[in-house]
Amino acid sequence: MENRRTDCEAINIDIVEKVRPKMPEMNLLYELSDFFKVMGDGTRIQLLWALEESEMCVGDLAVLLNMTKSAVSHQLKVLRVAKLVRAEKKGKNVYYSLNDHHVKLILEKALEHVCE
Amino acid sequence: MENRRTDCEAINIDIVEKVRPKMPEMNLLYELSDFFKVMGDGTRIQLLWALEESEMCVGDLAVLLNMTKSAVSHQLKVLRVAKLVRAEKKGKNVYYSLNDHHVKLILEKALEHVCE
DNA sequence: ACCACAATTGAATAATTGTTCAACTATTGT
DNA sequence: ACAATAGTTGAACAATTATTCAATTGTGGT
Repeated sequence: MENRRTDCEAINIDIVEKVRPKMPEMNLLYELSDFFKVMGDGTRIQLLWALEESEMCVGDLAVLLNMTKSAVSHQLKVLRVAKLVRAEKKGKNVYYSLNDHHVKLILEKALEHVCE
Repeated sequence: MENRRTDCEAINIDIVEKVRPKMPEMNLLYELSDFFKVMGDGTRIQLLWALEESEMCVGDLAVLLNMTKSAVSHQLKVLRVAKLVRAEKKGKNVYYSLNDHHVKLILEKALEHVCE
């Protein structure tokens, strides 16, 4: 018997049990919400949008967003770990670019939603 | 002169100034990241996914997700404020359903991305 | 009128998170 | 070898947030 965290009985057990098998693996849902979590920050959205226009190095992005290099670098790391951007070192500079073109599609769909 | 928060000069001023006018209004970007913030939580993603299958009341959702009614209600409120779900009172129960069919499209696109 | 049940609410707590600051690494130019 | 610049890193701090708990509202049934 699994331990129950819930504090009530279902009103419509039939509906609940019909829906239950249609739910994706928890595993997958967490990956999904982690993905949205990465997008759910104003700075990171700006970075993604900027990099969609052109690859840039950290200093350029810092000037564009009017932030410190450190703050930008921290957020780029989050995007890097999430595999949304890619870093390439050229001399003293590190150039970042988008790693995944799904992202552009999702950003555009979400913008449609927000603008309606 | 605007106050500078940044701590460096741009390496490629030409690129920065070419990209700058292409950036959407900050305003819009914040709406966008707020939208993703709402999606960026495991519980809320589960709720959205479940409601895509069938409308349900709070008790049903609590049983399905194995959580307390209170926790579910709190998260439903977040989704309600974000206009992603709609509540309808029927007798003693409150039935929730998806309010926006863009959401399904975005969830599916994001799932494609995560599954690749 | 009363009881049982469904849902909401607000305060409290614990956990997570974004930015700052200072220290550090790595590379170029002299 | 040295100074200057680009970027990264970790700790600290403030702010935000998800869940729990207890109290409350509102509805239906008796």
